[in-house]
Amino acid sequence: MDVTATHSEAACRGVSEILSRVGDKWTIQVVVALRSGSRRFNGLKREVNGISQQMLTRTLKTLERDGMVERAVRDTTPPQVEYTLTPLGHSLSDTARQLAQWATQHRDRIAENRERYDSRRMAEDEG
Amino acid sequence: MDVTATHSEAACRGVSEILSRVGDKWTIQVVVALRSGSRRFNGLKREVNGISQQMLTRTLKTLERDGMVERAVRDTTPPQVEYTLTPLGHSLSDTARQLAQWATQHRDRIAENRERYDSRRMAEDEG
DNA sequence: CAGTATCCGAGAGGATACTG
DNA sequence: CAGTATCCTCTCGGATACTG
Repeated sequence: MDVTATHSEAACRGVSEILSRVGDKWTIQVVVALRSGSRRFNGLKREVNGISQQMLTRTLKTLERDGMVERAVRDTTPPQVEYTLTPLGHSLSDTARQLAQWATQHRDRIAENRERYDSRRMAEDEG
Repeated sequence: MDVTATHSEAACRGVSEILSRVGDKWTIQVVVALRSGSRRFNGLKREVNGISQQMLTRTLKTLERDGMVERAVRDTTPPQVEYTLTPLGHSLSDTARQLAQWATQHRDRIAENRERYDSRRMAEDEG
């Protein structure tokens, strides 16, 4: 297999697609909340801080469609719906952890860079 | 340090922030284009297929602000501006490669899942 | 060449009200 | 409880015209 595959345009767009899929505001947080086991709808809503009903519904539906999450309905009253991470979902969460490490490692550095950049811009605008 | 740090709410939001920062349509493609060396504005524009002037400008400015890219102006006529990946930018591109691998490995699987889900939904809508 | 300025449409995401 | 439906706003991103 060609080692340059990950440099090709197609591969690159593939990553971009995955990233924009996974890089929305809630997907990763929901996946992470599901790592330790199944959750029900309102349980997730409580655990993922700040998410609206609407966005939780959308996020779960997309995750289900992609095969990252399994939805199991227990037909009781009131109805109980359990969401569980599939193996594919777990593998995503592992990869996300890699990114989490990068993020936490460089977060401060990036924040510094931004401050420096912004204050420099401020100075230029005034000068 | 607590090993569960990557599970904490704060860490999780950190990842989300990085992901949404990096998960836009162009950032990764620009970074990848810069991996092999410095480029000039229109060179990048040619290399990153489909990007508009506006978005290239915005993307580069944000990358510069975050300290991922360095901007060097050669004051000639016409002016030449060279963009170069910083060490931080390189480390990002390495992490992106991890994700690229995950993406290429599971892309087909995800596509299958989507088709299955959609056809099932179609069937339900008709039934 | 390397941008800036402006306008526009599409979609993300929030708030709220309603339903089986 | 677990959603759906609706409305509204704001940002992303494309197109185009203009500038030093």
